[in-house]
Amino acid sequence: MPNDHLSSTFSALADPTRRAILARLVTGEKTVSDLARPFDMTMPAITKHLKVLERAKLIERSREGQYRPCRLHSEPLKEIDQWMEVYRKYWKAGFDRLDNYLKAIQAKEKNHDDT
Amino acid sequence: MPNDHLSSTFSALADPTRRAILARLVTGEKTVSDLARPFDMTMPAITKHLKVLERAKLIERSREGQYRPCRLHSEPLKEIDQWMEVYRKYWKAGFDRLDNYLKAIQAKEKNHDDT
DNA sequence: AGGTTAATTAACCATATGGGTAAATAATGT
DNA sequence: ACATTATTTACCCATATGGTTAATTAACCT
Repeated sequence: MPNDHLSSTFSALADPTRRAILARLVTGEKTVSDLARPFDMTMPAITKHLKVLERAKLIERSREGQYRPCRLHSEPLKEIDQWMEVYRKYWKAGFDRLDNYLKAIQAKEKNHDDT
Repeated sequence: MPNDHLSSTFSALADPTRRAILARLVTGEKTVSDLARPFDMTMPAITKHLKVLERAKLIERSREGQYRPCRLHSEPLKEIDQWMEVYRKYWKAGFDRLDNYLKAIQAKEKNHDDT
């Protein structure tokens, strides 16, 4: 609900239907009905999901006759990818492993003793 | 709100307060009050944010006297990282650039003509 | 035991979300 | 003009979210 960029991207991705829609767009443009077909859900529900994706700029829409084809726009995903960088470093450094964590703690304790 | 893994991770990350909390945990364990300090928000609000992060397994909590220190757990972030892979391929292939997109369209059209 | 600090729970509120049905718009084909 | 197809809008509903205040639990310190 906060309207900053990352928040609306993450919240758009926090729904399996919307992630499935994005996944199907990897292979190219699709119309709304194309996108709706696999889901047990009414059209208005899909329209709403598309609105969410559009506001998050994860999709772009154009117009071809009665169709409003959607295509994937990956910019916001790149932003997430960048945001992840610091955490990637974190787990690559092994800070997420208990043994390393304990070692770090011990080192800290030792420092304390020395001071 | 859906309770699959990815959804709850994404939705936990869809809030700037919670992302800020995670960011501060990169440098190590913090108590709840530590985490609360920078925010203009009551403790119960922070407690709730921590609950969300904990349910998403983005943090782990232990007990030290009256403190309940939190530490970062990066597993769910790794899952997002993996999930991103297909989209990384997408933008690395340049499918997100308009010119490439148009080229792809033209290629398709041409195929049509030839058939 | 009594007071202080850390953190959570309970109860409440406003607003957002995800879904549905029914009706409206828009473009196509005859 | 008229019916058909694609998509959206307008409402309505139930439940979730993010915040608040007040009260409660837990551990610590004299």
